[in-house]
Amino acid sequence: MKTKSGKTRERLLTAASRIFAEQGFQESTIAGICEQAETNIASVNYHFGDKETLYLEAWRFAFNQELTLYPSDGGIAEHASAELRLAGRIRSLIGRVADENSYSFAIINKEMAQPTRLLADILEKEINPQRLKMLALLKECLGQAATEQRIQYCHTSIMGQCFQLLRIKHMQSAKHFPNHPSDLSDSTAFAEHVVQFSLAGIQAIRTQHLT
Amino acid sequence: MKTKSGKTRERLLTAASRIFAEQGFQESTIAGICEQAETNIASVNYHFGDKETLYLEAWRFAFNQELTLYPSDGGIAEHASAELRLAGRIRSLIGRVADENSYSFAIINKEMAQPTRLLADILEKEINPQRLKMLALLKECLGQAATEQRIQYCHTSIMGQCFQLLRIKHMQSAKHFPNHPSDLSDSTAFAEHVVQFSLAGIQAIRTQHLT
DNA sequence: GAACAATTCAAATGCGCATTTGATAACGGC
DNA sequence: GCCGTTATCAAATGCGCATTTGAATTGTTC
Repeated sequence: MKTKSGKTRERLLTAASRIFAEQGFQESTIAGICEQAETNIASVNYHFGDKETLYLEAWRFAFNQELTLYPSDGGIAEHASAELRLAGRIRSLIGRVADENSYSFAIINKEMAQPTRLLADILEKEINPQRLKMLALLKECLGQAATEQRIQYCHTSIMGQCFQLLRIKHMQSAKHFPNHPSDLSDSTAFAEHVVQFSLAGIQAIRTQHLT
Repeated sequence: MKTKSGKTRERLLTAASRIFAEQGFQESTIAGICEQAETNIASVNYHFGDKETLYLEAWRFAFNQELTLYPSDGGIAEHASAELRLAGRIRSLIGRVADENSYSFAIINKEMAQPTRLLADILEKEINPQRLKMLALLKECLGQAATEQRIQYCHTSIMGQCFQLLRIKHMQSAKHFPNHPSDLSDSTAFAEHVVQFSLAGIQAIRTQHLT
């Protein structure tokens, strides 16, 4: 007989992160999560108090798991050129975004469309440090053209491309979409495209400024 | 005495498009919409049958209004160069996305994170034609480098940037975010950035292919 | 193995909200 | 003015789901 894997608390976190990622906070039901976790609905109250706390804990649980798999610098050494380090970060981002078993980004994506109080927390604590590092890299890449606004814009351009992959992936897996033409299944190829596309954009801004 | 503006049905559509854009389908309540529209909750059933039909109709209502304000080609003539026409489309897109009173894109943005059956409908009927036109332009801009995959990737890059503006705007206006650093309020400046950034990316792919 | 704590469970409770109902009120044709 | 239609309203109805409860079970300590 196939037995339940692990303790109830952990099974809840695992099931919750997946279900929240697939359906969002509001649409997910405690009953559904507990079914996945093979436990009784009262266990959410017992282990976490309420649905929202489970949501927060499940996100942290997923995020920490994923960070061990994908170092945020993409494995590029500190002394490498700014372009290389930027490329490393883009690849790491897209790697996490594209990973079928990565739920923290799927949840962030939903949060950006429907903020709950989770987003404000994690944005400050977990995301902002990453963001500042990327801004610093962009500043270096842009050279003299690096006004505050330009840096922000380039950051937006890059993050937008990474998240777009997430959205398309999500739309395709949604039940309402039998078959959408775009094929972005090869995420490393897409990552290389984003690197090339973005570095070219940055170069153009940098050189334009010199004339 | 300030009287209600227009007929009930239209007031419902106006209120619904705004509220659905702000809160999403699930989080919006019929009671809230009817309060905005200054009518009784039973009027939704009377005029539309149910909440979902109101949602669909409200989206179409908003979309059609916005199309009259922002022609999708950005006002660029057919015989202009592909780059110019692409730039026109990007500007038109960002114009609509950034417009405070444009709700159809805000709703699409939410749909992409939380699809209901609305998205499949409009994607096919309203969005796909626009998408095909942009793909054709990209094919032209990319020249010999225009493999099917490259075209898709560039399309994703451009759309991702446009939608990122939407997300940042939305996050800033959400109650959970007192003040996020990014200042993207100048949407035309951001549009020019996306045009420059993207055309440079496309150029790089085009010329790389020639070597 | 008795006593206590920690955990699981089936069954209630209660609330928010979409939907319905049946009773009025406004409108339009004749 | 009378009558059928269309539109609005206040008040039910009913359902889905988070949360609670109290009892049963398992685990732990001595």
